[in-house]
Amino acid sequence: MRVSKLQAAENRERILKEASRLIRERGISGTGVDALTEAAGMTHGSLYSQFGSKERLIEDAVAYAIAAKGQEMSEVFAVSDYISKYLSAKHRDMPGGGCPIAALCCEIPRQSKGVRDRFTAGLRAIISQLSGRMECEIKPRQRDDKALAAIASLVGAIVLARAVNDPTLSDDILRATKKRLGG
Amino acid sequence: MRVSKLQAAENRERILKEASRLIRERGISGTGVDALTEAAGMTHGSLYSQFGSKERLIEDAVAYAIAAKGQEMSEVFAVSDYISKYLSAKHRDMPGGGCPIAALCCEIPRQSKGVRDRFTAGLRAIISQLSGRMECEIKPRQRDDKALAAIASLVGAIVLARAVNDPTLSDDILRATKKRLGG
DNA sequence: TGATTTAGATGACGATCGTAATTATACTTG
DNA sequence: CAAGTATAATTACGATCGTCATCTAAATCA
Repeated sequence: MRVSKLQAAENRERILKEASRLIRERGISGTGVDALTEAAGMTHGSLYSQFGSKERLIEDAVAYAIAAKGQEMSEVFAVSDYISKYLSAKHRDMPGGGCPIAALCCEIPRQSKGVRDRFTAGLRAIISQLSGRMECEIKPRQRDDKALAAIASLVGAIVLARAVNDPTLSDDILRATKKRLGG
Repeated sequence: MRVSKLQAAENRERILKEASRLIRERGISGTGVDALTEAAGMTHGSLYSQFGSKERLIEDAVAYAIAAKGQEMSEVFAVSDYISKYLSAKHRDMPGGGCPIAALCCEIPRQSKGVRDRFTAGLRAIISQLSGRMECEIKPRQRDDKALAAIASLVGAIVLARAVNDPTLSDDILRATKKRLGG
């Protein structure tokens, strides 16, 4: 049951794309290989042919999600826009297409070194992205610290806003954090 | 195979305690009923006798963890101590005994209503705990907003500090957030 | 173009998941 | 105090998990 090289590449890409969405929606340990491959229209065993193991697929899927989101956010220039977009209801309600840092952070400590390396690199990229958009008056080191603290706020806010059961409280979390960060 | 009422209560308590630790360490969907009951020295089926389902046990375990942590943190009075303790390396490196909000937040959106209700109540408790420790000069509403934003920072920082692979970056996250919050 | 190699999807496998029927014994009550 | 009842733990069950051997067809080269 072998397919053409082109088709195989397409299958791989489709698995990666669906996987990057699924793990953000259902979590890493909450997504079985069955779901991962079925979303791409194949039987679950094909994951092993393409990636060798679930762990490897997760590594690639995390990298895929981070790269895609990084590119998307690189097109936002003003810091206030960056913050507003991140703390929007739209972002909160769409974890599958949202920030992979926020969606996966709690599971990362239990993942393979490869996953954690990619996650750390992704976080570093966001830090410099945000730091680079800040006023140039202050020193780079202080700017990085400020960016670091801001990202912690952003991630914490979106994660909590998704977790709570009360829509009003959820909105309050986003609003209060936006106010504090000046978005 | 039945045991005394006292012993059964002890077993239940032991399962709850171990469960509240395990889910913080391994995640909710990452902890099987086998692990949950084995940690309490019993076979996995006993979970069903005591709690009816895994979901029910998780509800109780989340409530248990939140109650225990809430009481522990209620003994800290100064805001700066609260922040310092929360953002300490000790807290970062001990998720099983640490803040359940930070440990579970990412999985909460996918849990039962009961779990999310308990989580939301727990977050509300922390908000008022922190808000109550702030200067009384500003209005209660503004104080709550400030507390809300602070908690988002705290949670985001500890979660990211646990996730990254680089100890220096991890320390930086805690330090930068502490600086920004004035802990 | 036909034989050989290689890559990729399938289906079968053991392990582990959560649940429910079974069993044994502590409580209850006549 | 003995017989019946209720309850808690064990054990067995189907479903799903992740992995790997198998098979098929595309790619390679004479």
